[in-house]
Amino acid sequence: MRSRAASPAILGALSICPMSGYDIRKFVQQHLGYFWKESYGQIYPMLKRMHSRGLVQVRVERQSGKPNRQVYSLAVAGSAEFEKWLAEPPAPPSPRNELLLKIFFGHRGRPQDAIRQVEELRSTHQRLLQEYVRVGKWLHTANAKHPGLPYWLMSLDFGERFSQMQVEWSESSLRELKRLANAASNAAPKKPARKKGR
Amino acid sequence: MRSRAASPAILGALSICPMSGYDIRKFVQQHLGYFWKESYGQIYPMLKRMHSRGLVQVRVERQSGKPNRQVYSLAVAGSAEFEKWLAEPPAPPSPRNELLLKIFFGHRGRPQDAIRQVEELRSTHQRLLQEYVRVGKWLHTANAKHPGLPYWLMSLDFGERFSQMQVEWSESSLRELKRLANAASNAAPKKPARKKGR
DNA sequence: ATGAGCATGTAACTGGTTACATGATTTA
DNA sequence: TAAATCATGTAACCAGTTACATGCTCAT
Repeated sequence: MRSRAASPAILGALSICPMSGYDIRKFVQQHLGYFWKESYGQIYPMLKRMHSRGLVQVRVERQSGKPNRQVYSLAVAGSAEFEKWLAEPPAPPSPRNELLLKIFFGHRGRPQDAIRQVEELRSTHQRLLQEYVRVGKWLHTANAKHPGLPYWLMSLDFGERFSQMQVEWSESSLRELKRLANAASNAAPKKPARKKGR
Repeated sequence: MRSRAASPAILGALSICPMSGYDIRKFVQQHLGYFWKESYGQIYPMLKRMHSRGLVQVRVERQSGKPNRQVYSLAVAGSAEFEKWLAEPPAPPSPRNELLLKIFFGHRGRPQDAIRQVEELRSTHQRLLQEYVRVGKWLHTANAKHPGLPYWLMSLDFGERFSQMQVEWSESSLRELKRLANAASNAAPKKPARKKGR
């Protein structure tokens, strides 16, 4: 029981302005990308279902050389559904983090593999941090005084803190992993360790 | 292409000691719960598939009054598969955070609803923080000198930082949301705002 | 010429949840 | 006497990804 729910991200995109399925995909990637995603395989069938339930309207824009654009817009019922969804408590994110699983069982593998994986995480989030700063500035200047701005900034702030946290965790863990790798190679050296021991 | 993969969490659990499907469920909940989960609907069929592929062995423990325990243990092939998996780069976590989606579109809803949702997030992670501290202490004392300990602590540390970050974000966002709620009620008051305006 | 961007959609599949069925034993 | 714990499993869903099919235009 409990299903056939409309996609809130699609409803949300259409609450900004009318769009085609193609546009919705781009919107989700560009603006919600760091905490949400939708694939065409979901979007197109979902739009049809939502249309048949009266949540959205379609208008066809004729084009030559390409398929016609099916431009969807929110109907009154869709708007109501979206506001109802906004008020409900969110479902908790489902926990599935492969990196942490690998780290947890790390002593069954080689430290260098774990190190590579954590370094990869670090650089991913270093890149993201730069992007967040860029987007934040852009939002402030280009969309100053849009009523949505404070909310966009709050969600962006979450991403920023999350990436910051992951960079810090990576650095702390890399120190520990290198220590472990070193201890292991001293305990069972192929070529005898020099540096310090005897 | 690329499928029929064995469940790494199950392989990992069995790498600790032989277990039944029931035990695996408990192990995952108790020790991997904040970054992983498996339901019976996955575990039991998966164990059969892994058995037929020669990754695990079964031993039946007769019991009266209950179903017999099917105790699984890692076979050599399963151990190899697990180590191979450990060395591969992890799949990035799939981004789907309903709370952030609601926050992003927050200006379409009522600030009080967002406030309630963020307060809920804060208290969830305040509770988790306490638990992490407890578990960390326990690990240090009960499992000192187990070779897995540093790895368990690293993954725990991630959870701790993540919860800490979410508490901080919640507090910062709650301040902002309350400010917005206030501004909105001053702009369109049902009973005239007193306090400051005129 | 090659690839990216525009634009639609479907089919096959994999992945995962939930509810159901069974039933004894222990604990509150 | 009610609920939790032990212990297995299946069937019916629901959710989501990927590959495929089509074909034009524009920039490199």
